[in-house]
Amino acid sequence: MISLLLADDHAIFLQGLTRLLDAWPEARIVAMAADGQEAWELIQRHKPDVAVVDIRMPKMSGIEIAGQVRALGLSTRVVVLTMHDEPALALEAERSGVAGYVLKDDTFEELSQAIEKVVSGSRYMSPAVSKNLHAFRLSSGGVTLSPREREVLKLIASGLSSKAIARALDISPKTVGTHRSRLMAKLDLHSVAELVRYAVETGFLSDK
Amino acid sequence: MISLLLADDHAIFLQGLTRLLDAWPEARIVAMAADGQEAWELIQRHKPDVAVVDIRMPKMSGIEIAGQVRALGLSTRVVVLTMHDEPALALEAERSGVAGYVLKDDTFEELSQAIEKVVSGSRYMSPAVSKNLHAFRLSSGGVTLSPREREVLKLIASGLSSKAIARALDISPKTVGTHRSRLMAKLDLHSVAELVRYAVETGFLSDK
DNA sequence: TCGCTTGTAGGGTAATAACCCTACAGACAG
DNA sequence: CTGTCTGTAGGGTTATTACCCTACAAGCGA
Repeated sequence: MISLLLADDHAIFLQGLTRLLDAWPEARIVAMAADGQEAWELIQRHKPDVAVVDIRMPKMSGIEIAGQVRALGLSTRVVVLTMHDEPALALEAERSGVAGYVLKDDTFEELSQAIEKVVSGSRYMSPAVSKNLHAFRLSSGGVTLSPREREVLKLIASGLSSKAIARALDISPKTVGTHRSRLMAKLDLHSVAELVRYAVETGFLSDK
Repeated sequence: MISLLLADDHAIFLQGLTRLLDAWPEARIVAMAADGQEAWELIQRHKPDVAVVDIRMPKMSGIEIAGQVRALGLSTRVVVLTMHDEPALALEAERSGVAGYVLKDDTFEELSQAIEKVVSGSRYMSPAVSKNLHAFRLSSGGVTLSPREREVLKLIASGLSSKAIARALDISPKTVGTHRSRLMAKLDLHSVAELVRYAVETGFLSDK
C-alpha cells in the first residue's frame, strides 16, 4: 500500500482528486495540504511514500518542496502536477529532483501510473511533456539562467525599470543592463515585452 | 434534477469533478467536453440546465461560451470555474452574461451552491471574488478598454514594438503610441513590462 | 445639441532600452 | 592551469518608449 500526501491550493481539485484516489486500492492518502509550506511540514511529519504536489502554490512551490526533500535526504518521492506544459519548468523540476511530472490535462490513469512508477524507483514524465522537453533541448533551448539572472528577470517582469532594479539590488544600472542583455541572448528574446511574457508564462513570478 | 454539462481541458480535474458531482443527488451530468468549442456544440445539442465551464480553454473560452449562449437566447445558465481571482476577468465574465463565478480554490460545496443558485434564476459569485471586485470597482479600476485598445494591448503583450504593431494594424506608429498611452492611463500602469504582465495575468493572450 | 469616448495622427522632449564594445575577479570544470 | 561562466561596471550609439501637447471626425448617450 502506497502512502500519499496531496497538496494543491485549489480546493475543488483537491476534493476531486481525493475521490479518484480513494477509489484506487493501491494507495492511501495520509495527509493533504492547501499550500506549499503546509505540504512540506506534513511531508516531514508523515514521511509518505509519494507526495503529489502542485507546482504553483502559495508560500512554497512544488519544485522547492522537491529540492528540500532531496536536501534532507527524505525517502519521499515527489510527483508534481501542473497545468503548464512548459519545457523550461519541466527542466527546472528535473534538476530539483522531482520524480514524476504529470500534467493536469493528463488523465487520472496517467497519474496513478506515475505514482506506481516512482515508488518502484524510476522517474515518470508525462509523454506530452517529455516530447516537448526533447524538442526544447534540441532547439538550443537547454539554457540555464544563473541565480542572479533569474532574480533580474523576475524584477523586470514585475515591471521595474533598470534604474529601479539597480536600486533594489544595489548594483549599477549598467550591470542590470548586462544581465538583461545576457537574458535576451540566452533566451533569444529581444524586448522587455518578450522577457515579461516569457517570465510570466514559465511561472517565474508566482512559482519561485 | 438539474442537468449539467462540464467542460475543462484538464482531464484529471474533469474526472475528479465528475466524481464529486456523481455523488451529489441534485444533478445529473449529461455531457462533458475537453475544449470550448466542443462544449459549445454540446450545449446546443443537449441544452443542459447548467454548463460548468473553465474560462481558460483551447479554441473557445468560457466567457465566449457565455456570450454565445446569451446571443442565441438559450436557457442554459453558465457557471465559470477559474483559477484566477482576477477582478478584471470577473468583470468581463459579468458583462458576458455569466450566471455564476466560482474559483477552483473554493470548495465543492461552494460550486454546488452556485449551481443551485443559478438554476433558481439568480447569480452567484464566489465571496472571495466579489470582495475583490468591489474593491476593484472602487479603486477606479472599473475601466473598459475599447476593442481597438484590447487589440493593441494584445500585440504589445505579444512582444511587438510600436512600429511592428503599426505595420500589423496598418496605422501610424503615433496612433499606436496614443493607444498605448491611453491603456497605461486607464490601467494606471507605466511601462510595457507592466502592460505585458497585466495582459498575461488577466488572460488577454490565451483566453480571448 | 452638448459632452464624452474612440480612433486616427501629428509635434515635441526626456528617459529608457537595445545593442555594440571592453574589462576584471572569482568560481568551477575539464 | 586554462578556459568558460558569472557578476560586476564602464564607454559608446541608436531605437524605442514615455510623457507632454494639439487636432478632428465619428459615434453615442443624456
